[in-house]
Amino acid sequence: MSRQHKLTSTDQNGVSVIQSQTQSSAAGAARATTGLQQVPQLVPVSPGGGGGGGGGKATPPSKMKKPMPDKDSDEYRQRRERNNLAVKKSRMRSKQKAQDTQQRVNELKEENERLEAKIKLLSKELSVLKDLFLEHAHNLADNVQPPAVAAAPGDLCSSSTNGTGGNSGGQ
Amino acid sequence: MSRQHKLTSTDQNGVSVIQSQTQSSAAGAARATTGLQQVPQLVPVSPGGGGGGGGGKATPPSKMKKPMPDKDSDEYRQRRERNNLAVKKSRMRSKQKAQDTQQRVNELKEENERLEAKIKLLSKELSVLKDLFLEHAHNLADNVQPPAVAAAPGDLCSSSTNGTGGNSGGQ
DNA sequence: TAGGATTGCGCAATCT
DNA sequence: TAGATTGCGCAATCCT
Repeated sequence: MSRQHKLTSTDQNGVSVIQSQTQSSAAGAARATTGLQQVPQLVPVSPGGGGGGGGGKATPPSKMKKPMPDKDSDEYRQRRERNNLAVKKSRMRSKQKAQDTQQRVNELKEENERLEAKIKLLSKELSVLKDLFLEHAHNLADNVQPPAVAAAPGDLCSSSTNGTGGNSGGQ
Repeated sequence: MSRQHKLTSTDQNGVSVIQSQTQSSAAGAARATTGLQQVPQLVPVSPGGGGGGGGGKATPPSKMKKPMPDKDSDEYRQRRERNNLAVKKSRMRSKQKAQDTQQRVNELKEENERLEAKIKLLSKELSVLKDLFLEHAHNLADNVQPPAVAAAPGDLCSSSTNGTGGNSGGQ
């Protein structure tokens, strides 16, 4: 995927020749369904180009003229028609794909927001729990360190009225 | 964005006429940079169509033939060239956009994974903390319950290790 | 009205 | 050999 029509610059490759194209209007009538006709005016010569620059085996130096398809040929028209169809199909797909990709972006963005929200929530929960732990630890410390006399046992409970239930983050 | 060339079906609109196109090869030489030439073979008649369908003021009923631009005209060529340029530009943009969109998808996917990982981590942490809490609660219970006698004040706390904190069911 | 931007379409060269 | 892609130019529209 990613070829670049050398055709783009015919003159660079070599000499260009005007191809006199006899346009028989009769054929045109047959193709009434189409609105336009394309007529090759110029034809690149010697596709092989400079010849033997690269390896020996590939790209026969010169020759091999494209017989310039007869526009009036029945086969030509059939071929064109099929290709036109294929092109249309391909383009539709391409467009569809692009659309799908765009939608994917939207979906992913949404999911991202959801996830971010969830993270926020979990973080908060975690924070609360940690605070609880700290508090608890302090309480314990208070109860144990100052063995001065006999701290009222009730203190132990002063802050333990809090905790998290059976929550389980699973989605 | 989303017009549909009625042109696609010329015959539906009305009669089609073959436009004899005098192709002067001289002009072709001037456009050597191009490889092909497009020649309108057919031309739709009366764009206004059956007329009268819509509002009254716009779209003059009939007439207004497109003068069929002179291919040889200098102005025509300039116009074409400008358009070709614009087309190329537009297509490049379009392609670029599609590419960007695709990349956006990749980025979002990555970010999603990151977020998901983070969620997993937080969930785990949370889980650990909760377990610790439970363990602690049990310890407290064990320390206070069995001594059936001396543990007078401890009872107060035996059940205070429980409660619903910041739990948030989530959706 | 003029002029750039889009879009559908067909052709031909390639790719597969 | 035939269908799928892709670059390109034309013309009709759209949109400023």
